[in-house]
Amino acid sequence: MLTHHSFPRAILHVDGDCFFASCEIAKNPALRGRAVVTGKERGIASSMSYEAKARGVTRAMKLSEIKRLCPDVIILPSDYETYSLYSKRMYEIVRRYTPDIEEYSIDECFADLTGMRRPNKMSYEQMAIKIKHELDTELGMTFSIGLSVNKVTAKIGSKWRKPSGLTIIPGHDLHLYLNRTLIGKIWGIGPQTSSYLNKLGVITALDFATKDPDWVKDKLSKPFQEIHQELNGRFVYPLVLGEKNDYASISKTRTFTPPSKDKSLVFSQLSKNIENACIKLRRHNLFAKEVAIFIKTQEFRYQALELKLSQAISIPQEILEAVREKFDSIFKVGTLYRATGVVLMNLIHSDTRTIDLFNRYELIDKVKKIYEAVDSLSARYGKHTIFLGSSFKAMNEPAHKNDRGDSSERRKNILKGESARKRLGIPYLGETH
DNA sequence: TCTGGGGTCCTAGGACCC
DNA sequence: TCTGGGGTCCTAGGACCC
Repeated sequence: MLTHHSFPRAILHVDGDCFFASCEIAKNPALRGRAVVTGKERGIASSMSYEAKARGVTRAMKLSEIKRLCPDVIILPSDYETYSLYSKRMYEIVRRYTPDIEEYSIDECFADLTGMRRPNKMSYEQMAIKIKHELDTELGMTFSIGLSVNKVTAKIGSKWRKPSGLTIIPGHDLHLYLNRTLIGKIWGIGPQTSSYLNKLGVITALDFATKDPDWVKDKLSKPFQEIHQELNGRFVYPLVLGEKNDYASISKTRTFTPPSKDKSLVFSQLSKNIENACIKLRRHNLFAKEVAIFIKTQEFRYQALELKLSQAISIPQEILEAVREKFDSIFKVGTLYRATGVVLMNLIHSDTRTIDLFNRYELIDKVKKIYEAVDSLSARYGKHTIFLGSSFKAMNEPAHKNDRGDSSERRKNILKGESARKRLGIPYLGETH
C-alpha cells in the first residue's frame, strides 16, 4: 500500500468559460462575437459572453439594465438540455486520457491523471495541453484548466487565468500562487470563514497554509483543516468517480410574481413543486421517506413543516394528502407569500428491497404504469401536459415556463428579483428569519 | 450582497441509556 | 430533591458550492 509515503498526484480541473453563453454560441455560430446573455426566463443574467462582460454586464443583473448598457445584446432563455449535452461531451473528451473523472457540475470536472503517463505516452503537461486543445476545438468554446497536486490547488490553477487559461502548479511552486491569492478565493472558504480569518490576521492563502495544523484545529472545523492540508500540497479530497445518480435530497422551489395572499394559489404553487420533485424522484427510481415543505413570505420569513412518511413514496398525491391539512396550520391569512418549496429527503432506491416497499409492490406497480404513461407524454408534448388539479392555478402562470415565446403576458410576469446568496434554510415548525 | 434554484457536509447539543 | 461519567443517536442550523 502507498498510504504511508504519499506520492504527488496529477489532478486536473476543467472549467468551461461562461459555459451557458458559450454553449449557445457553439450551437448557433451566428452569435459568435456578440454580447450573449442567458437567463431570460428569470429576468436576470445567469451567464454572459465575454463581449457582454466587457460592456459591464454582470451576473444577476436585471435584463432591463443589460439592455440599457448594451442595446444590441442577445438575451436567451436557459436551455439545460443543450448544456447537459455539451457537458457530457466535455466529460467524454477528458475521459480519453483517464477513466478517473469526477463530473463535478454541469461546467466543471476533475480528472486524476496520476499513473497515465505511460499508457498515454506523454507527460502530464502534454495531457493537459491536448485535453484543452480537444475541448476547445471539438466543442467550439474555450476552457480554463488547472493542473496540480490535488483538487483545491487544481482549482486555483483553473481560476488563475481566464478565459482559456492553462496553469500548471507543481507542488514546489505552490507558495508562489498562494501568496497571490486572497484566502476568500480558495474553494471551500466562504465569506464567513474568510472574514473570521482576516480578523485573525490571515489575508492570503499563504498566510493560512503556513499556519500550524494545531492552530487551524483550534480555530476551525474539519473541512477547513482539510483545505489547510491541501494548500500544503497533500492529497485529501478523493475524486467522486462515476455518474451522479444518487441524491441525498431532491428539492423544488419557485418564487412567483406577484406575491399573493390567496391560499389556494399558494397551495397550487406548492402542489406544482411537489409534482416536479416527484417527476425527478421517479426519473432516478427513488422513493422518499421524509418531506419538508415551506412557504416564504414577502419579508423573507419562512414557515415550514416536516413530516416523516410511514412509507416510501414517489407520487405527488400521497405527499399532498399528508401535507394538505398541515398546510392550514402554517398558512397565515392576510400574509403575502412570494415562494413555496418542497424538499424530499431520506431517499431510497427502488431496487432496495425494504419491508415497506415490499408490502407495496402492487400499488407501486400500478402507479408506476400510470406514471410511465404520464412521464412519456410529458416527454413528448412538454413537461406540463398533464398535471394535478391542485396545481391548476399555478399552471396558468407562465412566468417561469421555459418557452421561447416573448408575449407581453410573459413579460409582465418576469421576475423582478435579484440573485440570492443565501441558501434556503428549512426551519422546523415555525418561523425564523 | 438586498433576495434564484439545487445541492452537500459538518457540528453542537439534547435525549436517552447504562 | 444530592452526586458521576461515558456512549450513541438524532436534529436543527450553519457554511459552502455551482
